[in-house]
Amino acid sequence: MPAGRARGVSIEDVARAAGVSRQTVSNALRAPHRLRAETLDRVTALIEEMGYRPDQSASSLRSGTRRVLAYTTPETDPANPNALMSGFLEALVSAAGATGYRILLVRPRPGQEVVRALEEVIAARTADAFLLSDVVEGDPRVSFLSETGFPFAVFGRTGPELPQAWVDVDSAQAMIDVVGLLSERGHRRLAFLGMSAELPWLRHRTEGFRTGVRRFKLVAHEATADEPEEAVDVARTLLRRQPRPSALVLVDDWLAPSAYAAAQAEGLAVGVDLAITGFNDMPYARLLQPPLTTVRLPLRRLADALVSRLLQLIEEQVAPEAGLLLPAEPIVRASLP
Amino acid sequence: MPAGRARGVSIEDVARAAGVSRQTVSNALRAPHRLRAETLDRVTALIEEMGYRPDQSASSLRSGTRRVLAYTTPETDPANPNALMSGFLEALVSAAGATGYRILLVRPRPGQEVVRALEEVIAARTADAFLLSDVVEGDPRVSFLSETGFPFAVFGRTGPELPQAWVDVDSAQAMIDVVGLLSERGHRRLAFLGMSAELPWLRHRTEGFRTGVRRFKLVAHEATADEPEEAVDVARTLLRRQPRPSALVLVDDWLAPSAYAAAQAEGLAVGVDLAITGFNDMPYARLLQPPLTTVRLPLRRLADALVSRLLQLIEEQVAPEAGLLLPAEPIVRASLP
DNA sequence: CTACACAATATGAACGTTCATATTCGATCC
DNA sequence: GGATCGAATATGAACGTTCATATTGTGTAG
Repeated sequence: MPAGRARGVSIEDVARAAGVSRQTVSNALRAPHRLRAETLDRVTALIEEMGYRPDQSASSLRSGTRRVLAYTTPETDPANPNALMSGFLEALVSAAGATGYRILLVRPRPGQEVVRALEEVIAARTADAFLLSDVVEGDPRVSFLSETGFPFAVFGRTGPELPQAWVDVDSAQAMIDVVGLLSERGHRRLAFLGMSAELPWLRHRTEGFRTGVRRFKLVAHEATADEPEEAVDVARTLLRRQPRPSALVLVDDWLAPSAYAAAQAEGLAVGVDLAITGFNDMPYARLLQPPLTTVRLPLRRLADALVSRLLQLIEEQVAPEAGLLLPAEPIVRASLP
Repeated sequence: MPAGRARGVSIEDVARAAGVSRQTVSNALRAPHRLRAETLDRVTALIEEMGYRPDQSASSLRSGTRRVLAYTTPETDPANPNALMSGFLEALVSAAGATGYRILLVRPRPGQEVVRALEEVIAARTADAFLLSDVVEGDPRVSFLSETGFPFAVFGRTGPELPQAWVDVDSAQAMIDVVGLLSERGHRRLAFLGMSAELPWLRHRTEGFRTGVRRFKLVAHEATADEPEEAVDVARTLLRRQPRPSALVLVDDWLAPSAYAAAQAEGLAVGVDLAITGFNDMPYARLLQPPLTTVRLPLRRLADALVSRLLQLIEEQVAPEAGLLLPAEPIVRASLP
């Protein structure tokens, strides 16, 4: 094989073959409108035929844009019900891919500060923007990136007035909808099983529940549990109240297996004597028997919105409107009589 | 701000500040042994102080190596019990990160052939190697990459003699271990609930079960189910056999909620009257009540092994020994009396 | 027919690094 | 003290693209 070919097809190769300059080949891909139709056809055909793709490193080096979005996966504790939502990641890869961007997973090395990991990505010019999820109050990533002025967007929100681009699910409204559904079907006395952690998404859901109860003039009792076994006991206590609640609303699907066990222990048939609802539509929600009524997050729309905000920041260098709240859809399954 | 600084700290900046050449700065990072201790200290301190990181694009362009591994996420069907294992991805990011490599998620655009997506990554020189998971018999990705000669490794295996670098779990042995555990605890009559799909990992587990039954001289009946509701019925049928089996072995955790429901319907207390075991240690396994005995895949070791094989292929250009089978550990929880 | 404007294409330089090689420096040997 | 050698450091080129700008081509107006 001739030595010069070892690295692959370069723009020079295509240009020579087409009898045009490098720039014309480049334009055929990046700014086709600049070429005469005839030239465009000829060059495009050759690009296709020779399998030419601009070398990403060379392109990035010269143009200063990477076409890569860095997603900082939150530290995943297997006990965390929110553990790295693979569904969201899926949606993210698709959404980014549709616009020619790729997703790079970033995570601090053991013992490394999160912020250091971000710093590295910025200094090495590895990505054009960051996407953060699972932000908490006073998240160091948010403050670091804000100070740096590096483009980023957040899935979720902390305080009510996060100045940055964020996209989140309107969990409060979704919870109100769930309560509305229960009310419609005649449920008057509800039980709510929450979790005690101080996390924004838990808070929004809990507040939504309370608003729903007030709005529909229902009666509710609440409790929290943080471990599955504890959840069984707490749920049993809730269900033993007199008069007995006819529906058990869970702050998250994660509590569902415990809730089902509690119902069984109390001699209640889920979906017959007792309604149970969850939140998240985790993969196991539809596996439970009876399948769990829950709230499905609009993952695809969330990802689309986040990506489009990031592209605005990167390409137009315009700050997009601060936040976007997307509605989440209750999925009614047999656990709701 | 001076115009030249807009892009960040370059190697030139550090070299000037340290009073050495670019090459010396480069060596301080890539080949520290070449520097006199004194020089190394001085340069390293300045690198740290100035926050210099080699521009990844420039480095890649010149050196020809990207320090990126492309992971092709399998098409995820939410109904697929094996749906994108986030735990594996986690482990992969950590393992790669420890060696300075990053993970890029690759997925075909809607309507695009998988192979086209791989081709793009290769032509654009975006990654140094591929990591495939969920390979099936005659997987087009495997044949394409084999022909191309591009480095890749596989999580899982298809035929017994896949020539490429692969790493997999010894599911058969793990299943034998599970049957052994049951035998030890006095279970003599087993039921096995499988799935009918022709997938390598299902086959290995099923065969392991059969081997275990033979080896420990037990009696077993098998059935398959592919939907959660169907699984309840099939499991009930298995449990109604006389004499009644004392343990129900599931080919995957995915079937567990159905199995628990079946036991309940038959009036059997899981973990008391009936043992149930799963496979995969999905996040919900420990949520079920009682928590499910299952098999945990050594995700971290799998990821390490895969990454180290890929690095061998990339950096030493040596074909690693073909395959590696790692043991998986049964996790005994309360579902196993 | 020439001048002009605008579209289409071409050219040289630059992005920031690492490779290949050259140069300098210090020590060792005779 | 000069030659020799290896270690330490420096230099120029090259990686493949796109930017900024220059050049050529084409049609239109005067």
